[in-house]
Amino acid sequence: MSDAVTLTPLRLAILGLVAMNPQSGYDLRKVFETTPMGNFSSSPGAIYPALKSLEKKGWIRGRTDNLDSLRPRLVYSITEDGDTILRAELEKPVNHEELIWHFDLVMLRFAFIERLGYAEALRFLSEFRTEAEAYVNHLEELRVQMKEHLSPCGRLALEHGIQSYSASARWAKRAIDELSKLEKE
Amino acid sequence: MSDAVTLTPLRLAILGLVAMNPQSGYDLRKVFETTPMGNFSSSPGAIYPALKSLEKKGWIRGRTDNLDSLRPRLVYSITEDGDTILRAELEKPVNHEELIWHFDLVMLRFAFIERLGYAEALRFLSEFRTEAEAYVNHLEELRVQMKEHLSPCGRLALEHGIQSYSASARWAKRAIDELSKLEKE
DNA sequence: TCCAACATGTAACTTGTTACATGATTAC
DNA sequence: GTAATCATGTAACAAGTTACATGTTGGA
Repeated sequence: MSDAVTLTPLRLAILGLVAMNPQSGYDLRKVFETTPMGNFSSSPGAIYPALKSLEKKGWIRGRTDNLDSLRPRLVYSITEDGDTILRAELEKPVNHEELIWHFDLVMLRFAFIERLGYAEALRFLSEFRTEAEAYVNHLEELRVQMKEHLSPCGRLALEHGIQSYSASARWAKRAIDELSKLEKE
Repeated sequence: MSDAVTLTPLRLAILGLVAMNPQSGYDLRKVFETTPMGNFSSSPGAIYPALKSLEKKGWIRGRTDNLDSLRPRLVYSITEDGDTILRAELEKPVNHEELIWHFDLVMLRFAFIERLGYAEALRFLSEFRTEAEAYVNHLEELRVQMKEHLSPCGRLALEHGIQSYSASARWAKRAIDELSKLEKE
């Protein structure tokens, strides 16, 4: 497996959540079941193997809680190596391809970026905004070019893309303003 | 495999595209490489097996073009059975789960729905709008509830969700207006 | 007592990814 | 002639899904 693909969305989600606070596989399942992070699998057949694999790589470490109890919990926490990997993942620039084809991954990275401080979050948002606006422009050109060739629903689908990425760009602008204020405090 | 999962996003995309006009695996790859449909795999290792599998199910049929040439093209077209399956897929109501966890699939279905006429497209958009607005309300409640517990970036991520689904709901409203006019003509 | 939730896991299967392989045709 | 593109495929692998398996604990 190439290093770039080492962290699938699910694994990044797990690594980030475990970094925020140590928890068990069952805890993670509940997060995926009950929060907007639920686009990631909550099936045991995905989470437990992923945890084992992350542990094997040395990025998280599981410790048995409730040693006395007959129903032990395997609570995972992030290791130094894991922190390095997570940090490297979050520091990656927001690029065009990722924004377009793996938007959920981009937002997942944002959800964890506070760990690196507001300055990093602002860098991220700034890149996000630039790329989003560029893509809106691209789609708008496409819309003009295709005007004649597109069916009504095809055109509407394209317009959904334009409006969706516009909204994301506006969000990024607002988010930058708010975080800037927080950073000054 | 249960019938519900029979059509993965890639297979639905292929079935819909082939229904719009007959084409080869190579043609499909180019569509996925060069258009906003590119969130689906354009790798031969995904497309050619998917085509074989759809053909085996009897939903598409491949015919060799350029019989004289040494570089034949296998052009697929949809069968009656395939059309039935596609129609059934497009006629499914837009439900909450799909809108939240498989948004790309929802938009994919919209891209093909014109095949069933404007009335179906309007039904689809109306359901889409209802569900999107309901989800915005849900997220806004969540935002109020979580206000104290959320980190700044967590709150911003949640707000992105709110604004993104709001934009989608507004788009649906506009799309309904436009399609309604077209339907009357 | 009995059911729901807690808690972790495995096995078979499907799908998609990456990388490789093969050869034809066209444009320069 | 040679490089890019056309055109179809396979093999090894990674990852997720569904369904099953197992046993514990707490509450009605």
